[in-house]
Amino acid sequence: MSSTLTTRQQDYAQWYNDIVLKGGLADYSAVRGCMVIKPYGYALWENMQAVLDKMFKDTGHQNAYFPLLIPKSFLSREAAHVEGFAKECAVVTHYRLKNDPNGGGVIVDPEAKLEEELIIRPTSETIIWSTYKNWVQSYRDLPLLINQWANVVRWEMRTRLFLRTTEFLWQEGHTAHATRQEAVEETRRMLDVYATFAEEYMALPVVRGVKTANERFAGAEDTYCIEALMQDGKALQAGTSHFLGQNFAKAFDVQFTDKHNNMDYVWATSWGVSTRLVGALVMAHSDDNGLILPPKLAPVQVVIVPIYKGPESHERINGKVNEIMNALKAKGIRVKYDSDDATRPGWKFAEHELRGVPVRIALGLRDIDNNQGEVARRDTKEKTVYPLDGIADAVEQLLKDIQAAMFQKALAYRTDNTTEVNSWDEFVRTLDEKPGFILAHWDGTPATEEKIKELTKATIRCIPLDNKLEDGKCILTGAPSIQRVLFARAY
RNA sequence: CGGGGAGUAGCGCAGGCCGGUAGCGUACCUGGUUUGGGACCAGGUGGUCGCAGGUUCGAAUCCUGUCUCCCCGACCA
Repeated sequence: MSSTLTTRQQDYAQWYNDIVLKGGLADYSAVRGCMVIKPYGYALWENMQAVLDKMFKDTGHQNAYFPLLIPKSFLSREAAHVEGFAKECAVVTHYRLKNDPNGGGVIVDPEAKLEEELIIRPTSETIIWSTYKNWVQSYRDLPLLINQWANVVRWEMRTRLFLRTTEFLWQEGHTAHATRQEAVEETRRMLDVYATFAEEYMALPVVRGVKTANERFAGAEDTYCIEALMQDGKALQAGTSHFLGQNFAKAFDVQFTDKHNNMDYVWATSWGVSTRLVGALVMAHSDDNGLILPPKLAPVQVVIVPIYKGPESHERINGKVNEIMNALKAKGIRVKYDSDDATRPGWKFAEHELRGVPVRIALGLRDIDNNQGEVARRDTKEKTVYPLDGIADAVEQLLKDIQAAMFQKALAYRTDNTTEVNSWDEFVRTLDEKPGFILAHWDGTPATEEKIKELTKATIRCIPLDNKLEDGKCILTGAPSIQRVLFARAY
């Protein structure tokens, strides 16, 4: 498994593929566009799930599960929604196979055609709202705050590991509220949950914003998002939260009686993040030696590598390592002892760097004699000798330092690669010479946004929520504008 | 879905034009020496050449179809 990665400079896309494959996160599968998430990658996702799940529950949500298969007719109940998803739906048409009478294995049994075809969910609004209709009668039934962890399928033309696959894992929250204001608040609350998660756990700074009409979710009144900047200067949408207004309530006739005995349609939200976050994590932090994982999410936070000469020294080191392991575990730190005799220390160092383990402790006889250990941090590759007394405290602190340093580094990168431009020339030149986020004036029309996309491939990622109002002129049309919006080329 | 490239041992590749029964590096197994940044020596295992058809006495090699991956484009919350 001698593996040298393609460098970011050589070929960024290939570097990303190399990291995902050689870092043991995922593998290609026999099915077009679908990937296998390997144990190490899945462990990362599980850590993300655990944190998010707790955040959802702390904000009052409960988990439930709705079917994978959705009657085809449901999709067309909401006009914008069907428009947005129809082109990428997998359709189930039959429910049985049979032996090929001509001996060619199994074939679809033509007699087992479904009366109504089923689609595999690309998202679950329709099946969920058809159900909510039966759950909501009174304002006392509201708010309805539900999340589901699920897989979805979207028949994408071009796929990339974690970033865009045909089937992917995600969570989707679907809530119903008595008032517009309450639903808007929920939409914003969950956006904040996502932003907090990205920044505090993934060490990934994000811009909170609202999407333009062009980029809005099919069926939403407003789509909020968090946008992150990757190391190649391209933007990645890391999470979305939608205010759905009464669109789905009307499409599925979900009404309730308020305190004054008036009937009204409920107000809705939906919000989701997916395994795409794993891709974001890779592209935001990793280097040419492999993954760099933030300590809070890393499946293994600390790895201990013994350096021994012969079995008796190995034994002696094992004893010391056990003490250190116990002290680290007592603090809830995920630690692994790599005492495998089949590979030598240099190999192990490279391997754990490839897999992004935040901290490595190397321990040899020389160290034990001096009551010390060599501690290496993955993010900076610095090596420091620590006294073994109190090493667990020191490592605990180091993990916090790494988490903070990773965020600061990513933030500094984003700051350095966010440019304000004031003219079309400057806009085009910046996209070419210094890719990243670009803040520029836009006249607010979908036509102009479309034209800019056509000319440059850059899209409006969002209108930042904390935007200051500022008079200016649209970089393309020169028409008056009241604020800058965030442009970038995106994944 | 259009254009280009690729699929031969776990991984990386050669062989293919010119058909003759598959090779290199690495990994793996055994034994020994080793172990502070991807160890060394010796011996060994492993492949219906992506899959399915066809041509041929004979196909990794030629022909047809098909699947998957990569790059570019179109597409895309």
